[in-house]
Amino acid sequence: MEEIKNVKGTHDVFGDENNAYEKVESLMKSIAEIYAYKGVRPPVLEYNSVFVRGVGESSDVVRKEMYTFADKGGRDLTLRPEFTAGIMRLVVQNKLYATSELPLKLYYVGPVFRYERPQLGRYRQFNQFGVESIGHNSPMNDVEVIVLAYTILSSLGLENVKIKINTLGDEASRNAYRTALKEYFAKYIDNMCVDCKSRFELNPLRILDCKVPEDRPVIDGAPKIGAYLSKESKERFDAVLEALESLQIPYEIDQGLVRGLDYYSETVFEFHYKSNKGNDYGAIGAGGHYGSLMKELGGPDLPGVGFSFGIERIVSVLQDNELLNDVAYELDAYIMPLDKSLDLYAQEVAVILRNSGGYKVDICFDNVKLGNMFKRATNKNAKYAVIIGEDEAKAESVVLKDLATQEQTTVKIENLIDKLDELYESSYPEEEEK
RNA sequence: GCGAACGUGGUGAAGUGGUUAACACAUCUGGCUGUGAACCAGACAUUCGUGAGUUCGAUUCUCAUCGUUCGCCCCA
Repeated sequence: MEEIKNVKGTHDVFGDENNAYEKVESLMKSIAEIYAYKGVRPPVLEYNSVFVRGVGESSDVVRKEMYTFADKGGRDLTLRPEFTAGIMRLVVQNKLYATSELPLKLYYVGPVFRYERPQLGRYRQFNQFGVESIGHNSPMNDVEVIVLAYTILSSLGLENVKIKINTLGDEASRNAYRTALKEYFAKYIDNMCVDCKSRFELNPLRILDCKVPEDRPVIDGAPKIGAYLSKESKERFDAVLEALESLQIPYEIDQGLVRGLDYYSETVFEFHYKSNKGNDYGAIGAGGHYGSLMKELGGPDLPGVGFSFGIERIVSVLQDNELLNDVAYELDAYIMPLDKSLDLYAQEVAVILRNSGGYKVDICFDNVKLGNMFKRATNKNAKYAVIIGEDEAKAESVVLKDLATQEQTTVKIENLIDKLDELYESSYPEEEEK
């Protein structure tokens, strides 16, 4: 029989790692909400055209990385390779731009799919968290999403995040720059790598991203975007940089930063981080401003700005830096009935502790030796053991033992929650919320 | 899509063309009939990613395939 296993490039998340994902995602969400962003859940499946028109035909993501297929009704569908295009479709279709004040500020988290060669920190199904600020053209929106992203990374404990930033200018600037680049590269293109040759035809801007060392001298000598920016684009970019400076967000300008999704214009940025162990996960997050994406998808001509994080990469970096060590599941109490006949009583005690006390409680129904139960309690990171023997059951009481101090007392069940609350207060005063 | 390395239990790993595949950790059981350690005894890979070939015989050699990791490309 054929072995059943997971699909290449996918991975299972469970145990402490699942807790790490929960922790990271909930922190991201709560900070986004502090910045007045609201959650959205676009579908995983979209019509293929959403991404072809949204992300752009010349992007590698669309050209060779999408999971596209026909469903049984013959629809051309795609498993989303990113969120922004789908969210823009959601906004256009539901006319959210007309029903609420702009900018529309949305956050999302969920899986995306790209057919790529798996590597460290790179999966075919992975999770992204991100935000979009839509419909309002002030450069302050660009600043806000960068500050938000930076705040999230700092809150996770990542110091020295490197923010690379650039501007692609408005359409006029990019057209002028593209023409200049074509003119410049026309002289050299015959001697450049095959990828550059195709980029030359499709999107000359992307030649700047080329990593082939032989091509570098030519690329380094290419015209820079700065000289081709319109007055408006230049002012806009300066406004962003100025704001970042006064908010003390460190950045470095990288004029080679062009991004691989076609919808970007004006401000673009990436967040880079090397783990303390030296593993380079590349960009752990990236984003930018987009001018005509909504119009491209049939909506009004409104701009937007957003970023997204790769959750897997961030979790990996945090693990490398040992910033996720407090993530283990902890049990408040482990109930140990000493005999099968006491299982029901144990169940009743558990209901009291769980439903009335809100404590995290588990029960041992294996009736193994007491010593083994203690071992299991330790393995489950339980703080207290609740021992139930015949004597206790008769007296409607339990033995409550603090597993750390080894102190134990016999408590009537009507006093159990009060007693546990009291013990908790003295032993774990910092843990108020349960 | 291209180039390279690797693939032995739950985990970390040693090993060899030939009867029982080390060792350690973890787990479970008992010694200890109601208190966690330590110790002692025992259990735990019909099998070395999968398939085919060479061979009297392969976990070990060859090929293919799948997977992981690394570099390129691209990206989060």
